[in-house]
Amino acid sequence: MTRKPAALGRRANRGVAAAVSDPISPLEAHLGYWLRVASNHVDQQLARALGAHGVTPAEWVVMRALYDAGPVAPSVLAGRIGLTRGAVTKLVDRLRAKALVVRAHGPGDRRYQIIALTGAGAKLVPALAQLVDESDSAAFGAIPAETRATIEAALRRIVAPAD
Amino acid sequence: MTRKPAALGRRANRGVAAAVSDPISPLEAHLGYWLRVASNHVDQQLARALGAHGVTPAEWVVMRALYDAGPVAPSVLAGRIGLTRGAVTKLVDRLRAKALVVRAHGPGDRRYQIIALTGAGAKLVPALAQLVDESDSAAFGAIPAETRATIEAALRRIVAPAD
DNA sequence: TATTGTTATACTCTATAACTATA
DNA sequence: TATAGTTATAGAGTATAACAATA
Repeated sequence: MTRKPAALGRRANRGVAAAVSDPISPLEAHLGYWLRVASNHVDQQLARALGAHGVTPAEWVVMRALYDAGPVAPSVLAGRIGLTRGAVTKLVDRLRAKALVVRAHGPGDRRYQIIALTGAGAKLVPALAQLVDESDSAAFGAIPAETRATIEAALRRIVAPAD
Repeated sequence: MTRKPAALGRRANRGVAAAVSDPISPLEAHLGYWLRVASNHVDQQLARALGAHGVTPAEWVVMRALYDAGPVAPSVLAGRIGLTRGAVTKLVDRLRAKALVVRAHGPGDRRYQIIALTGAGAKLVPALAQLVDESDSAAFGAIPAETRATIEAALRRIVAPAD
């Protein structure tokens, strides 16, 4: 019979009145949609680039943050890059397995630990940074600098509305 | 001893010359970074809102696309929302388990299948659409409309540079 | 052989909550 | 009890590649 599925006649059923009273916004009308699509897109490109060095985007973020911060406690790191402590633990574990990061007890409060890049990790950061620069340029280079600044400002506001 | 980890003296070691010749761009300098952070942020908010109806953001995208497209083949759907066929199969499977979508054989080429919303699925879409509207407004409402348009245009270009 | 769709596998990324050790 | 960190669990999201059925 090839009976029509329930939704098949939807448009016709909604008719004129419904079409007016019930104007559903399209998928593409939401900025969140484009944000998700673009982010996935860009992230995958970055993953490919970093993959040559066996590092993932999230791992890169941890490494880059450590590079600037020096040895810090996991909780501090989590706060800086906006992740939970559990998420940081997992990323750090992976980086430790790759000998890019080390963990040690701090001298004072024994509950605290200290995370730091290893020599190999610190050495790798500039190389990775260049890949990230290139990836970012490839993705956004066509956008005028002024527009990029506008976008960055807007995205920052979204994440930290308190600022 | 509390020996310093390898990276501890990094800054001092790099010194003046290195600081000039080797200026690594900060994490926050990359638009890709903010895109990822903001996208995760917004996506989680949306997930919370849609979660009340047992639907995930990715599932919503499929439902919304079906709502407009009517019954279509999985491959067509995949093309429209920019996913692989495998990914679409998985999402559709989940939606079928929730009785929001049905799958049937098309009349012609037996390789083709047809995906369509069920009555329940079609009925749910407008309600979800409103949640998505609200979520999008909550996330981006503070951004001027003009800026939003600029951002959307830029993101579109990133995803489809061929356009 | 080429194409459609499914299945199997494998990863990333993230969160929540329970648990351990320390304070 | 409160805090730092870990561990366990869970689930979303995606991709790739091998496979079956059909053309």
